[in-house]
Amino acid sequence: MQMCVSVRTPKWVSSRRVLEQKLSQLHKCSNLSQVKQIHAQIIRANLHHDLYIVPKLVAALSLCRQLALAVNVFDQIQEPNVHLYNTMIRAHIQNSQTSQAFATFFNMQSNGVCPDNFTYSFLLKACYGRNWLPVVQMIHNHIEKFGFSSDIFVPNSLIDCYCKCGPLGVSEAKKVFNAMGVRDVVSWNSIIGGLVKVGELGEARQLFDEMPERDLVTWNTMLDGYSKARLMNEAFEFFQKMPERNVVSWSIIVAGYSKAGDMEMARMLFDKMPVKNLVTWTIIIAGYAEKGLAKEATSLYDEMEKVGLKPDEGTIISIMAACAESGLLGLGEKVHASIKRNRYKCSVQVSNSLVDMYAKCGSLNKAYEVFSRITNKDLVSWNAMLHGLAIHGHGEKALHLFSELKKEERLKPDPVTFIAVLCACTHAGLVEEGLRFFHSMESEYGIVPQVEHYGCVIDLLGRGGRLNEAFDLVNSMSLEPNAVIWGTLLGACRVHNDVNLAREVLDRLVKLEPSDPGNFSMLSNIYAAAGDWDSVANMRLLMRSTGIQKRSGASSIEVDDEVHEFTVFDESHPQSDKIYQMIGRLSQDLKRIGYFQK
DNA sequence: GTAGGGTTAG
Repeated sequence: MQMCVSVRTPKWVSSRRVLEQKLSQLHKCSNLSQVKQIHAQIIRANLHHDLYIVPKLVAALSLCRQLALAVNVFDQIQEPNVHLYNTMIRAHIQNSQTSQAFATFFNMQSNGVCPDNFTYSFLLKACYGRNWLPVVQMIHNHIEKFGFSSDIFVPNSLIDCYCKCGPLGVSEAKKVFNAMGVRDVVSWNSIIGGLVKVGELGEARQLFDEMPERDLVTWNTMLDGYSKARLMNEAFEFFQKMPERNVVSWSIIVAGYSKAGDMEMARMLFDKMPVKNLVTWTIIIAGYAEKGLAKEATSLYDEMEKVGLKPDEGTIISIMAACAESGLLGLGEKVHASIKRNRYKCSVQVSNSLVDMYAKCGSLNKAYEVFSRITNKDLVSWNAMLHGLAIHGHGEKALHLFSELKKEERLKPDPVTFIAVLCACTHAGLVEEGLRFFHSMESEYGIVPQVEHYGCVIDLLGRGGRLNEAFDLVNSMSLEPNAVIWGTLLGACRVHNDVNLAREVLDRLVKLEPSDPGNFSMLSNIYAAAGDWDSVANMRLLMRSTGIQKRSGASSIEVDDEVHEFTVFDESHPQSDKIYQMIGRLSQDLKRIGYFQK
């Protein structure tokens, strides 16, 4: 170790100290002009090769999202040390340049610099929640090969990353966990969390019981397991047994009841909660919104703002998704208004959720307005807009938008894009175009059609009356046709009254979904349309004797923050006479302008 | 290490 004892402090040392101090202060904020100023000072002081200063500069530039500058600074260093490599890797990860992070990792090895605990934890963090099993395995191999100092943090992160990679990852995580000589409560919690995520509740509970000591996170993880499995009786029993509870415990149980559809229980527990935070409010509001309970959702949203909580990204996305699902345009607009009021800077994800909400609620102009204002549109933005146009029958507009997307060089259509494109063709009756797109998927875009794409094309052919072609396509599929495929074909048989094909299709469908009531009533409707009333009666008898019941489909409409639900032949409304008069008038008007009901 | 989250055929 070198000691530098000088009588007179040279000038560069004092400026170095000043710069170091300034850089340390910059550590947590990201003021670009300040960083640039310091950068200039560093160059003036000829310190841009200093291995103590440069990592701090790289980190500060990365925080200001100036990755190119950071790389520039890094590239000027002839022999970076492990600390600088780590800083550069972290900078790439912070700026979502994951492949660059790994490239730097490989460079550091070919330059003979050995990775350390920080390197691995940064790389593992980049994999976190991304379901990158092969990448995690690659890092794991490196760790096994080169070893690391006996820090429990690395194997713990490894378990965690594996656990985010689905069932295969969890079994890898178990191996790491079992091989660990020393475990702390985090190791146990991570593996239990992984087991809970893949639905291995029994195994999770076994480890929970085996644990030497549990903390609140352990209890919450296990509670979430019961809650996510919709085992609400077990969850509630467990919740009551907990030695202590925090806002997370309460949120888990509220979310569990909410997702299970028991809003009364969810609300009762929500009201009882000693402390509520933004996440809790989001859970209950999105819960009501998802079920179309506009009044409750809206009044709780107002209440949340009244207690001084402003929606964050999570709140907005959750509520928008719920509104999109149930068509609550009113609440969606309200949340959008508070985004504008709070001058909240919308991320792409937030904007995408707005596009989707407006599109699904039928407000296509608004959807397009939000869409066109997104400066850094990603594929999800395009897909949401395309799908919005598609489901509302704007086939030509959707296809035009698709041609715009093709001009975007940084974005390539993905399988979801083609679902939207095929759906657009179906809803606009563009059968030939749809078939062309379907065939171009693999040849032009290298995307192998999934069963979902076949579903779209079968719908396309089916609605276009080309039932035999549709049936041939199902039979020639390289993939196993699922119930949705047969169901789509059955729907087409109903529209075009093809009793013979319907019988054959139902036969296949019943094998896949023996107790789905919709399938039987669909065939019964087909018999009815063909005037085969004996078969209708037989179907009804069969359904009754097998105990299959069909809840009739319902439509809903939102008027003044209230959702009204109605079914076919519904006469429950006090003004139902007037309603049917109006429907009659509307359908006459429609016929006059050339609309024919199938 | 635990709670809310964007696009996917009918």
